[in-house]
Amino acid sequence: MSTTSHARGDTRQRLLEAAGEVFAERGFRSATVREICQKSKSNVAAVNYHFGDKRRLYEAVLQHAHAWATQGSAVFEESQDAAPERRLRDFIRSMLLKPFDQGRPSWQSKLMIREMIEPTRALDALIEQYFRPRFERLTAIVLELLERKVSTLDVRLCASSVVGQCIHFHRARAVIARLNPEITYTPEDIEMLADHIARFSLAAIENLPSDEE
Amino acid sequence: MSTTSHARGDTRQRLLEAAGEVFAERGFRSATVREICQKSKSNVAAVNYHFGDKRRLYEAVLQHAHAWATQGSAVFEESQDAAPERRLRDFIRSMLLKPFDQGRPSWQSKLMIREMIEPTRALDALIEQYFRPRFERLTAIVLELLERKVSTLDVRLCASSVVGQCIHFHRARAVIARLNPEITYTPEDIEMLADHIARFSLAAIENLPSDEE
Amino acid sequence: MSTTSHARGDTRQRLLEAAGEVFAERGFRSATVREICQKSKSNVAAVNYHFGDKRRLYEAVLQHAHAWATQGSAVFEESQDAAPERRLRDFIRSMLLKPFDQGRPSWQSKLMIREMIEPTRALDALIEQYFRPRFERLTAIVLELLERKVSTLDVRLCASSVVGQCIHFHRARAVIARLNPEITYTPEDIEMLADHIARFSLAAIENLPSDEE
Amino acid sequence: MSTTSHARGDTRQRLLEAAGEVFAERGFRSATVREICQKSKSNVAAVNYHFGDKRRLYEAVLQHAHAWATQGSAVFEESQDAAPERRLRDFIRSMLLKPFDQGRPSWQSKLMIREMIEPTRALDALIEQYFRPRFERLTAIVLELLERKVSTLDVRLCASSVVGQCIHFHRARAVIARLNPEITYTPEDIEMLADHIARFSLAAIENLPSDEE
DNA sequence: AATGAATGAGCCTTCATTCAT
DNA sequence: GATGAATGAAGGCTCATTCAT
Repeated sequence: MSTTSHARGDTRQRLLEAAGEVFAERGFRSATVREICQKSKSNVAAVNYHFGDKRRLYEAVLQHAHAWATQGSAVFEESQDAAPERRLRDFIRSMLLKPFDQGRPSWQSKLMIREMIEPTRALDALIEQYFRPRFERLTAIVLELLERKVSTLDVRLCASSVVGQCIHFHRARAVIARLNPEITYTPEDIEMLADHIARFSLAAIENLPSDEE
Repeated sequence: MSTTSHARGDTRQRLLEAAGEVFAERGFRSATVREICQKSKSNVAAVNYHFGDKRRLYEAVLQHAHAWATQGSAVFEESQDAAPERRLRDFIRSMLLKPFDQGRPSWQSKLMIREMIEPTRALDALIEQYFRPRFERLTAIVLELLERKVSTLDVRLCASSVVGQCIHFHRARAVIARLNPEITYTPEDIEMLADHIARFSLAAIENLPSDEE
Repeated sequence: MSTTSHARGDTRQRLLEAAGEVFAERGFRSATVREICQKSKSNVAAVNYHFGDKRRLYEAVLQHAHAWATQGSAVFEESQDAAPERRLRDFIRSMLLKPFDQGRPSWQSKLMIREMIEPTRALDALIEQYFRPRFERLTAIVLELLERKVSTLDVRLCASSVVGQCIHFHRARAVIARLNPEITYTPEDIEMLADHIARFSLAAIENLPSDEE
Repeated sequence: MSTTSHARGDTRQRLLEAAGEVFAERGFRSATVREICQKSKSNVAAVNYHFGDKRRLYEAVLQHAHAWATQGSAVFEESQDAAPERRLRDFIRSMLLKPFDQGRPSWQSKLMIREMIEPTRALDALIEQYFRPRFERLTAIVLELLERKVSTLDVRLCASSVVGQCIHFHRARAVIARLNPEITYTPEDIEMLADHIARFSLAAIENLPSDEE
């Protein structure tokens, strides 16, 4: 009877959790199933038994992440009645803060961001299930903010600009921190960055020149 | 005397060039010295002979890229007298178009973007030589555009927002193309995207609320 | 209560049957207990539970095959009164046709042939139970055909020559079909091959020079 | 400087030699590259370096065997003028004795026999290069022996019967030795077996009933 | 009587690196 | 200055087997 014994039958869960972290940290290719198994304190063959192979484990992790994410999205829906300015700010805060969180929910956002900037074959499935719904929600907010008539394409481009900033302040944090010594990515700093993105984006959207101009 | 003989002593150059492309395409870890040597038509041992090991080859490639970049950057300085709106637009166009180019200069931008979003130990050296000068130039443009008094930090955050958009429309192109079927990343599309980023960023910068507000 | 429920306690039987097919098709080493269990719709651990390990399952399969074979061998004994020429032809037909059959009895012949040309540790037990009786029956037929006095050894060598042909036309069918495009191993072709072996062997046995010559 | 140092550059040869033995003994699937490398005192990665992978090593071994075989076949051509009876006997002796030899040439015959009775994807290439020429030579001998008119198919079937016997007395030697205690596969025994096959086959061919009968 | 879960040894292959010329 | 050959560590995966119920 080992001191670190696990309840039998939860290996699959431990595997998903460990794989999520490792894949988020290293990416699909650089992650090794050995590290995942070590982290989840399970056998090398366990990933084959439960998921078939590394790729299918990765896909299961994405599904797992998505399932968890949709569950916890109740936070979002709360502010559905709020003003679009407020909802944009909330969207941005949520998108920026999540990947900086510690522990459980953190790797999921990181993984999704990674899948955006370094897509694997699993991207297609993710688009419809994960990215499109979130993107549509953001698009709707932007559309409300843009009082004047602009093309659908412009609305979407604005949404992408917002997303791009959020991702950048997270992924490029090493460079940003070096170029701006006053930013050390403390929780307060991150809040401040979210504020900036919101202010910047709001100013842009509300003052975007009309198509005719 | 082989038919595909190379000028004596240019193995090192061919290696740098090939490595640049491969590293830009796959990243440091996923790139293999075999592919690099194959592409440069040199021996597997050439990398270790000329550079010691894979990591030092990577560092040499970054230096090589930078050296080349500073040479050709005269183009930039030309528009130094133009209006800041124009110079911002030029900066964005340059930043967005470069990594989409084919051939020679293309991989350098890709490599730098990669180093931003997935830094290696080589990042530190790059910051001062590559990122800071460009960032300072952008910061100067933004500062000119911001007539009102804002903090230095805000100026830099705006600059980062601009950079973030440029990188996003390049790296996340797979997702963006899927979410926006009308965008297929033709050369015209890319020009259009540059226009959008410029319009969006200009609107944002020119209408950014003052700090006191 | 599963929809595909099996009669309780017949797992062992299903295992034997499935294992017979798989071992016959792939050989002992290349067969996997996973495929066997899958084919018999039983659990991976069933093999070890019922038989201890893979090798003992194999041995049980051989016993199983033999037990079944002795039951059905009444067909053979029927023609015991026929002329030796006819009995030789029947023996050859039986030996050649069986491994080409589909389904149940087929794998038993294949398995025995395999055990002849690629023996395992289980061969010893098989010799007395399976090979010797059949070989003796063939030897008796050959002895009748050889009117003149020849050594016992010669009789047995003739019997082996007959067996060798039968096995060859089955096992080397891939090569034989390629070297003889007119042979495609249709049922008619196989009958024709049996005819040839019978004619060839009869001509040989009836005209074999005496020992003294 | 190790005591068992090898001349640099002969690893490929040692690998081919060792692989030939191991493949002949165990078959493609059951052979392990580890055993091959151990036997050839080379590194596990040497197989990949010299041949790409296990399968291509196997194919190279077959080519190697064939190349060697055609070289040494001068022995055959010698008796080209002899009577067909003599040439048939020589053919049989050669075919039966070779796989029983010790050392160098032995595994080549074993490998070819194995490929006949347990074909791999490499068979196709082998048919034209190895099996067909030998089969045609045997066919020609049989044709000379058959004075009467018989169909081409019959000639080839006779040739196959000869081949089948040779292979059987080698591959099924374990069974044959057990059923015939007087046969212990000493060199003298093998000569005796060759004699039997020759006598049996000659008697068969010379007395084969005509087609019309 | 039976099974889903888990295991560790071993498989082939790929990798960056080093050797010896 | 350069290279073909060789190496050992590590990669993902499969296997027969055992565990715990």
